[in-house]
Amino acid sequence: MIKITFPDGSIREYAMGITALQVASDISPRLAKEVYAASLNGITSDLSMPINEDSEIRLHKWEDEEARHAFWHSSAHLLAEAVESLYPGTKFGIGPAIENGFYYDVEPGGEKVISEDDIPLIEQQMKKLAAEKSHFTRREISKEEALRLFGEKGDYYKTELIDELEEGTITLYSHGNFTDLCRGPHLPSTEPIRAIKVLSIAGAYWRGDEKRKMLTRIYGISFPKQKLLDEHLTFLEEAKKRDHRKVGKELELFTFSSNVGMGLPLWLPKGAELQLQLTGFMTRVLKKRGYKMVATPHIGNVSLYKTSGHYDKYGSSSFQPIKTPQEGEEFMLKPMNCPHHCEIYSATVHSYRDLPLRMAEFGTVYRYEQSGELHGLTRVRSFTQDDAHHFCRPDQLKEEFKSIIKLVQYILKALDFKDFTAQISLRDPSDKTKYIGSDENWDRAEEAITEAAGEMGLSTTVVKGEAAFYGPKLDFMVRDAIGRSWQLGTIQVDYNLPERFGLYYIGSDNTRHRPVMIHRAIFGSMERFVALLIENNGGKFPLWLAPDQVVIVPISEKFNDYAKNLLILMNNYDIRTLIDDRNEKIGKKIRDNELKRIPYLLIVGEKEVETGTVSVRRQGEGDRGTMGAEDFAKYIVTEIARELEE
RNA sequence: GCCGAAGUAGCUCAGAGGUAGAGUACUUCCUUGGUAAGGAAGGGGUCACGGGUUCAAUUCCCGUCUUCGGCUCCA
Repeated sequence: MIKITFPDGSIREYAMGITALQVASDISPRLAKEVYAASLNGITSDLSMPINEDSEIRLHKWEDEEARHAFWHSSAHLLAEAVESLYPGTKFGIGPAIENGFYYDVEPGGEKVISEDDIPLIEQQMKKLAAEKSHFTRREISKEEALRLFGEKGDYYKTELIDELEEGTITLYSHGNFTDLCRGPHLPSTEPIRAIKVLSIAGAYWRGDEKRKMLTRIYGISFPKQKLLDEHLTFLEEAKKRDHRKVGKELELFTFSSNVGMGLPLWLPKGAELQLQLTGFMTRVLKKRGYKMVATPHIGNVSLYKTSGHYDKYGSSSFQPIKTPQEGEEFMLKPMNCPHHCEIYSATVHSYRDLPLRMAEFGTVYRYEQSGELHGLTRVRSFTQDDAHHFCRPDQLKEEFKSIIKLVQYILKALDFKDFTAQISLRDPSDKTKYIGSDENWDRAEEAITEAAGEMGLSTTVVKGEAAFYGPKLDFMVRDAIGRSWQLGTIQVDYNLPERFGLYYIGSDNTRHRPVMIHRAIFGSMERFVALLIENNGGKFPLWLAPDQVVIVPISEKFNDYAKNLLILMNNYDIRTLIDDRNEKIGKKIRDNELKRIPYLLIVGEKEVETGTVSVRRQGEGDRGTMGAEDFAKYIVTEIARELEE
């Protein structure tokens, strides 16, 4: 007999060789139906795996990531089976479960090109095969046998993968007519896979390497119940409505023109107002925290970037330098602001007493991004960073870092980003040659970041090997409407540039010392930030930020004069206000302005004119009753102040 | 850049080898209204661009550009 310990601490005894599924079924038949994977002593495994020793068990229902992972991984195998049966001779790459669903990379047999037109067919075939309720069986085989098996089939992508595996770790999973190299775990059978949707087809390089062959990636998602699939599809539909490209068009925030160039955003008046409010807000916040604003040109001599080292690393994959007509001097569109800021630092002598020096700029930079990578405002070729550089003494690093984390937390809160993640990127400990700077500095910086994040109560994931070549960093990530994660803010420690630019300060010992530089951006880029802001609030901006805060809606033309007087009043209070004096009925005007996400509508008719009041309607909330006109203006001013409270 | 798909009115989209369509927006007129769509008339198109096939191409074919879904990259 073996002892099985449950998460609540209770223990049951079973005969050796019992499976997790049998354990679940012993607890309740219903549980057995709802469980998709198990963890034994912390390792996820098949429900059908015999248990041969005392174990701690966790049974995973749909709500657990482990369950969904097994479910989708099994669905990927099902997809592969469907593709193989439809397009014989197909070669298979990898087919993992992902955060929302699964994919399989395939090279279709023959001359077949799988395109979106094939989706219904593939989906239908998957459903048909799932209904066969085939069992997944696991088999351990030798490397030699695995190579022979997949070699015979001509599955050269699989044999390449097997080549890299160690003897004794190779397992196969089979179901129906399909066998795949796979670590597992899987569902006991395809039976629970009842609702299936093939979502999209895309190209994907084998092993993510652009020098290698491009395979066809088929994305799908599946659920145990049709209702869950319907909900997911509804979510995707809803997300489309929040897409910043769509909302940006609707609200007339920005546009692109191929006459200007791809990836070069044009801000329309309302979008420009949004930017202006954001930068104004940020500027006030920064000044309070001792930042000094600076301004630098959009181009810089190539030699500047040779000094910084960026030319060597990125020169050939950047916009190429422009030349002066007579002297032939070469200038680059600036791809980042830091070299300019280093020159500003150098312009004056700094005492250790002056540090930390915090230098900020809304600097527009230009980077060549591959055409296929451009995406709305989230990936563009010209963007404005809310960039700043902290020049500090090594002993100030941690406090500076903490102050920046605090600032990021405040900014994200003020803009109502509830859901962000933070990632600490450290050196790859196995290959320190990729990085510049002394071990001692690195250790110190990594420790400073980790401690600062901890002391600020920031929950972070730590990823080794993701650091920049010049120092470790802390990134803030926010999700877009459909759950893709984008980096916004970043805080990076840099020992490299101060060295390369020969920056120094005079220490208390009256000798020169090297400062440490922290690069940081909070919005990241105005463009990407606005994009994510839109996807998170669907275009319903906080009052302080809305390009148009108030629209006055006269009931009929007779009240236009009153509306004009109100407009003057609002302007006196710096409230961004418009009048909707179109010859339309009140219901129509309200509907249109609601759709434009105007925070406040002021309905004015005979009653209001007589009493000097306004009838207030709040976006999304409806009629809020009547107020004195000036009282309303004051109310708005206090509401804005409250929104920006620290 | 690569694989696949798409491009028709400002916007959302229908259409078909033979004179270009709807809704909405816009302009004008009627209506003067009370919290999410009042009515009428009118203007608006090199059907992305360039070639080819054809008596005839917006439609079929080829190329280019742009956009979309991914891959690669991201100082």
